[in-house]
Formats: sequence, structure tokens, C-alpha cells
Amino acid sequence: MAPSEPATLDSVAARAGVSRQTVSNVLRHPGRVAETTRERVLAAIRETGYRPSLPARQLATRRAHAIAVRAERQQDGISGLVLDAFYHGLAEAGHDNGLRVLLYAQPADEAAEVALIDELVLTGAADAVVLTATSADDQRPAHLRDSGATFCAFGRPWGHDDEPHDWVDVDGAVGTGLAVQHLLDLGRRRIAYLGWPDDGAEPSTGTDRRRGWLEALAGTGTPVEARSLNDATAAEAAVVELLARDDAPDAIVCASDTLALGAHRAALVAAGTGTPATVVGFDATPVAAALGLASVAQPIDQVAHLCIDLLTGRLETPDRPARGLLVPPVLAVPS
Amino acid sequence: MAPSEPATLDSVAARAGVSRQTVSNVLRHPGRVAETTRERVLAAIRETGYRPSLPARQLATRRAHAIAVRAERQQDGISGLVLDAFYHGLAEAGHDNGLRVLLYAQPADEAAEVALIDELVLTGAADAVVLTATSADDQRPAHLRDSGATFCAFGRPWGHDDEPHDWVDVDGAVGTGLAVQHLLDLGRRRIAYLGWPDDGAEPSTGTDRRRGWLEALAGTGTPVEARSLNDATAAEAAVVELLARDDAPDAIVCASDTLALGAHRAALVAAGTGTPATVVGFDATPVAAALGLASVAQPIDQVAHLCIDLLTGRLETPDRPARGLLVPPVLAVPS
DNA sequence: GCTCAAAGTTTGAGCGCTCAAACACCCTAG
DNA sequence: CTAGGGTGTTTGAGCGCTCAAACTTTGAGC
Repeated sequence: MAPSEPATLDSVAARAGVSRQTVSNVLRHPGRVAETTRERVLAAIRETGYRPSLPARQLATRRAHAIAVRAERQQDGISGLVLDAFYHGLAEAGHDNGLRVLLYAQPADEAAEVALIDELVLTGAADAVVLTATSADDQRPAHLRDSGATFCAFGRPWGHDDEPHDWVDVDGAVGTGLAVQHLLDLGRRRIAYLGWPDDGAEPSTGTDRRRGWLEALAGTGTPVEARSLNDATAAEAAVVELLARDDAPDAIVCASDTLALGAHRAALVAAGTGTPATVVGFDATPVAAALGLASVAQPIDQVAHLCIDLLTGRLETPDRPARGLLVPPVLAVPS
Repeated sequence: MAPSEPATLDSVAARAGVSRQTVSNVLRHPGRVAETTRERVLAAIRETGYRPSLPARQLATRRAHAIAVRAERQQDGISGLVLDAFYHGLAEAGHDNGLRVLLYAQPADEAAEVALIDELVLTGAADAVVLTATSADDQRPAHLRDSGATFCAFGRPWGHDDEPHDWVDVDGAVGTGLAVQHLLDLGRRRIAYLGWPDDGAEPSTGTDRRRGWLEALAGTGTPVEARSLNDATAAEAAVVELLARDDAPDAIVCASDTLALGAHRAALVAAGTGTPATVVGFDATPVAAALGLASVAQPIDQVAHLCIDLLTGRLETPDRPARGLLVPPVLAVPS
């Protein structure tokens, strides 16, 4: 059935007895075409198996109809899985909005990455970029704004509210707050927090999650906490120490599932035959589920869809004001 | 410095005092251009900040210069992390070969996926596809061959050697063999295997990994094994039972790190104060590292590069015979 | 009956590149 | 002195689409 030569706008037009442009209109602006004509053209499209050429469209519209996203060089923690979900969400939401998703390999440093992104935009390979893993000292947003590239970040502009750009982020404080509430409901009263080393310095994902714990705890005794690298072994050691204290906690809210894995092991060992401290993780990875731990789940799919929304909006209206969207996570409790 | 209008082949040509085609040749066929001319043109390119338009090139060459790969709907096990590494490897190897990597959201079923891939190829969005997560009853390769789409699979054509296509896979048997050898070196003698339920039926990743264990064990007593869903909790239960037997093993080779996580917990509990059975995992995820377990590491980056090699080769020579590449994994032992 | 706008359709031009063929030039061989 | 083969460069055409403008038809409205 497949024709030797792929159908084009012209061949379909000839078959339907209309002009090239009318066929194009049927596809892109159905309202401009009369009912009867439209049906005749649609029939011709069906019969010829016509598929519009993306490159031709890109050339004519000067739009790539694609966005780029980075493929991480390597994953440190086990939470890298959220990235896969993010990719899927982007691809899905993009597809619904006529945007393809392009993957680029993470370059050696931020400067190289910005250069690569510029290249993608200038060559017409992508219209915009979704920035992942942003941090307070991230140079990329500033550079991208300078070069005029359109982008949206998954992650707040930590401490850079003066240079606004589009972003979507998950409210980590709400997440740890949910964790604390869950533990209070379970009757726990001495709820500790296990965070990352840098928490407390400049604003970051870590300080945000820690704050949620602290605020939810208000008036429930003296908060206890520990710090650890995002490494289960280090976390285990930190929690062993925490549980040996006089005011040992009966529950631990963790900044990540990696930390939760270590904390869980420490809790099991420390408890011996007694009841171990209850551990809550962050990111709801399969590891937390496997260990039977509750964990804060980021609504990644929603984040991806919102990123696409912001991006399509900005591509249509380049100088609308920057917008930031904060979405609440939910607590995943094992059944 | 950025010109108001982006530079084109023509504007660069005018500036260098040559023709459009000569500029193109400098970029694509440097050998065809005289040394002095080339330098003059390169200078003009530098001065104008010229970047070739990808869509225009795509339209003229009828090549997308891109390949597509699937973004998984969801990850079951913790081994989904290997996918991220694969994405990065593809993007990197693709970049080196002038191929962009396009992500598509996993559709509801295989039929929809094949249709989507055809769409990508027909619209000129991608030249070829890398198939991931192939299995024995996978209909995609057969359908794609029928529709004429170019593809390369990460995964062997399990039991379908009659319908050959390009593929790259990791030799799982070698991997579990390495695991057994490692355990023998450690003085373990009763080395069990913890696999997936379906292992033993039609050829699959599972049967392959199991076979490696069995063969490496040759003559070391009676092999013991257990089966479990790829779920740490189920694995733990299975191993608890295994360790309660009279011929309880002193080491366990697992088909995945997820299983290894469960096995590890069971081993710790069963051992009490004694020495727990040594567990070896598969995929070398951060979880195995966190637990201090040895694990078989797939050379994902190499696999990605080989996929790109096969694909570029086939795109150049469409009817060269199908090729299958099997690469050996290595054992990652915690330091 | 004539004008005018709205609705539907076609035309012309161009997006920026690559291919193939044509061209210009220099050099050597007969 | 001229034919012929390189080498380097230019020309013409076209890839398949969209935009804007031009054109044709129809149906009021007066």
C-alpha cells in the first residue's frame, strides 16, 4: 500500500483537487476550510498515508518544535529514578503540545553546557531547555538569560529571586511537614531529622526540607538532628550515634531515601529486639517501598507537565513576566 | 556582537567573497576546498557567528540526523538507574556521530509504540530507533522490520534468531560467572542463586544469568536456588526460607540488586551474631554500594556506543547483514 | 441591481541547505 | 599549439512546508 514516493502536501492536494495551502489549512487551521472540502482532503490524506514533514515545517516556521533536556552523567544517590519519571512526563506532555524532547549529554561544566544549549537553539535543534538539578551557585540561568535562550528550571532560583525566570519546584517543606504529621499520628514524639551537610547555609533543597520538619514540630520538645553525606553508609553511622544519645528519637525524617536506607539499618540494629525508630524517606523510590518505609513522593509527572506549560506559554509570549510554580508533594505510605 | 539576523550560508559566503556552496564544502567536505579559501571562509564563519541550520540540512538531505529512544513509563526495580546511564551514553555517542537523541513517551502497548516509531520516521523526526527492554515475546522487532524502520535493540532477540536484526547485549552469564568466581575466591562453597520466577522457561535475561551461575559452579556440590518476584520483600522471604534449610548456602548470587537488597536483609537476620551469607547483586546500583555488596556492573556506556555504531553503520549501508554484539560485564567490588 | 464585507481558496515567495552538473583555470603530454 | 585531466569553484534546481497577500465566490443590505 505504501506509495513508492512519500506523499507531500502537493501530491495530496492534487488528489483532492485543491491547492497545497488548503491541505495545510486542513491540518493546522481546520476552521479556515469549508466542511465539505475538509472531508475530501482528509480522505485524500488517509488514502495517501500522508505524514507532514517535520523538517520542512521547522524550516518554514523557524521553530524546532522541540525542547532539550540534559541526560545526567551519573547518578549519585538512588533518587536518580525521579529523573526517569521526569523524562517520561516531559515526553508525554511535550507530545500533547507538539513538542519533541531532545536529550543532550551533560558536558564537563556549566560553561560548556550553556555553550551547548546555545548551539542547540542557534542551529534550530531546540526552541527551549528544561534545566534540571539547579542549585544556589548555578551559573546557567544567568548565562542563558544573557544569551537569550528560552528555558524553564525544575528547581527554585535559590537565593536569586532578583533575576527571575520560569521555574517549577516541589515544596520540600510541605513534604517533610507531611512526614512529621504522619509520625505524630503514629504516636511518635521525638522526631529527629537527618539531612545533608550543607543544610543551613545558603537556601537549598536541603534547607527547605529541614525547615518543613522544624516548623511542623513546633512545640513538641527539643528538635534533634544529624547530618550526613548522601550516602547510606555515612547515614547509618550518623544515626547510630544519634540513637545512642540520652534523648534518642523514636522517629527520623530523612532528606532522601538514600539517607533513609542507612537510617533504617541503624534503627534496626539499635533496636535489637525492641521497636525500632520509624524512618520516613524522601522521593518514594522503590527502595523505600522495598524496606516498607513511608516516603515523600514528588509529583514528578505534574512538574513535567507544568514545565511544558510554562515553556509553551513563553514561546508564544516571549516577554510575559517570569513565573514560579510550587507544587506540594504527597506522602507515600506502604500498604 | 550577535547580528540582528542570524548568519546563513549566503551571508557568510558574501562576506568571504565566495559562493554559498564553497562555505558548505568548508564545513562538510573540507578536502574539496583550497587551503587559503578555507581559512578565509573559516574566518568569516567565526566573525559572523554562523551556525548551520539543522532543519534546512534535514530537509535537503532527507535525514533527521537523530535517533529515538523510549522514556519508560515507570520503573519497577531499582535497576532503572542503568537506563539513565544508557541515555547519557547514547546522547554522548550520538553527539560524536552527529546524531541527536529524541525521547518518546512509552505508549500504552507495543502496537501503539510501533505506530509511534513509524510516525517519527515518516515525519522525518528520527532516522532510527534504539529499542530497550526487549523480551522473548516482544512483537516490536518483527513489526519494525515489516515497516522498514531502522533500529537496534539493547537486548538479544531471545529465541528469534531466525529473524535477525542489529542488537547489543551484556553477557549476563559471564556476569554471574564472575560473581561465583569471586565467592569461590572468598572461600564460599555453597553458593545459591536467587532468580526471577520465569527463569527456566523461554530464553531470557533471567535464564541467561542463571546459566552463568550454574556453569561456574560445575562440580562444587549440589546447586541450590530460589525464585522471587523482583521485589525486595518477596526476595527476603524467599531467602529466609533458603537459609533455614539443612544445606543452607553461605553465599547468594542474585539476578538483580533489588533481589540482593532483600537477600541481604534475610542474611543479616538469619546470621544473628554469626557471619551472614555473602550476597552479590546485579547492576551495581548505588543501593548495592550502600549495602557494601559486590554487584555485577553492565558496561552501559559501551553498550550505548556500540548501539550508535551499529546504527550509523546501517544508516550508511542499509542492507548489510544484521549484527549482534555481546559484551562482558565486570564485577564491582566495594572497596 | 449594485456595493461591500465575510468566507473560502489560490498564488507567489521564501525558509537555508545539499546535490549534481557546469564551469574556469592551470598544468602536462602529444 | 592544442587536447585532455585535475583541481577548485559556481550555478541551478529543489527538498516540503508556511506566511502574507491576492483572488473568487457568496450573501446580505439598501
